[in-house]
Amino acid sequence: MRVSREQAALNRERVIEHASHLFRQHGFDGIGVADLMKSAGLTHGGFYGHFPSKEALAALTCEHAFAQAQARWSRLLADAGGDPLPALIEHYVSPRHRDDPGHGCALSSLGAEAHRRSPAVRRAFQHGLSGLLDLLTRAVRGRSAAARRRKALATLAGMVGAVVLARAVEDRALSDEILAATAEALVS
Amino acid sequence: MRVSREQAALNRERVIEHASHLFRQHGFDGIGVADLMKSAGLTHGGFYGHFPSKEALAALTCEHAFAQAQARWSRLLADAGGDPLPALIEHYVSPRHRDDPGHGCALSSLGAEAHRRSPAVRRAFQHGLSGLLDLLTRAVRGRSAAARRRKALATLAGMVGAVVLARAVEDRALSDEILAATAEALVS
DNA sequence: ATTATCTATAGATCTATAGATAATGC
DNA sequence: ATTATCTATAGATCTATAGATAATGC
Repeated sequence: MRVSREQAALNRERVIEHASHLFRQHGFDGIGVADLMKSAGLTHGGFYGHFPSKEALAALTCEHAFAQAQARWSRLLADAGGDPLPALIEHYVSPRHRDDPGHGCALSSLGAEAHRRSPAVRRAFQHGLSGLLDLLTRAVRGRSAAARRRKALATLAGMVGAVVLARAVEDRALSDEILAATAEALVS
Repeated sequence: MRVSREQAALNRERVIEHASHLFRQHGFDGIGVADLMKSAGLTHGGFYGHFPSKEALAALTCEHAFAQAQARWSRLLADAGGDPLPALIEHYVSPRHRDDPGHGCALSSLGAEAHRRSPAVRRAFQHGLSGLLDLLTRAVRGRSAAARRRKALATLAGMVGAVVLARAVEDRALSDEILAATAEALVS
């Protein structure tokens, strides 16, 4: 039953990885400790050897999700050449992102819940949003640094709002329309 | 203990009204039947005389919230004269709206949860969003009807995204910045 | 007599803890 | 001997139901 110290560390990472997907899919309150552990192939009793509480894990999963998003954005912006903003926007404001919240941006899936959670979760959101915003500020065009930052803020709001709304409606045609119209408005 | 038929109907409306605020504040999973009833001044046992399930009440509260929002938007657009869009945007993308989710737009507070709820809740969101979108489409400017609709979709996404993000961050200065930058971008 | 509401509770689920188990690592 | 994980469970909470109560409305 017992595993090596090394394997235990890997198990801990596995729990964070799986929980990170499951929280984004079901919300923080939509999945319990037992199912989080089961998803990682463990039983629920061992949870508290790894984490002090479910809320502490929630914060870790947010940090994890934002670090992944930042890495993905960095790669995408570096690969896209001269004007990388359209590539990022089409990646984010897309049916693919809408249809897979578990692997998507935490701002869209959990942003609306963040203000009700613990200080650690809220800190993760603050830090995560700031990081993505900095990347976006470098990608947008504008006269001054202040203008670029304002543009980046408004662009991020449009990206997140489009994905939230596209997920909220049932009608696929309307949902696609929301994504297409917002992406178009944000790149121009 | 028993009340008149008329009073019972008023009690039912009271429960919907209070639940509508509490769901927007705490999320659908963040408040239980007992507290919803207590808020309306009743005990939890009577709940199932009024509603078949908590989920059914959730759908009613969404309809209620969207009907109220539509009435508010209509009044605001009618009162604002020639170019009413800026007034609506400044009303929505504001610190006041950010700080009072319980009385605010359900798209911002519950939109991210909608796709996980019952068909009835999802229908309410579909219908509610469509209604607000139609009002917005009449308020924006554009060459063609199609262009106005695209503009309205992108504007709604920006409005919702700004409020979601402004609520997600702890730092008041950054939060205010998100609102100001998005509002400015959307009115121009 | 009907019925809106209340009290009480069943049954499920959820977070967290205690103690047992068994493999690791000194 | 230490410790990662498991089994079992405490204690709280949540949705939903059953039956009692008491005021309404025929």
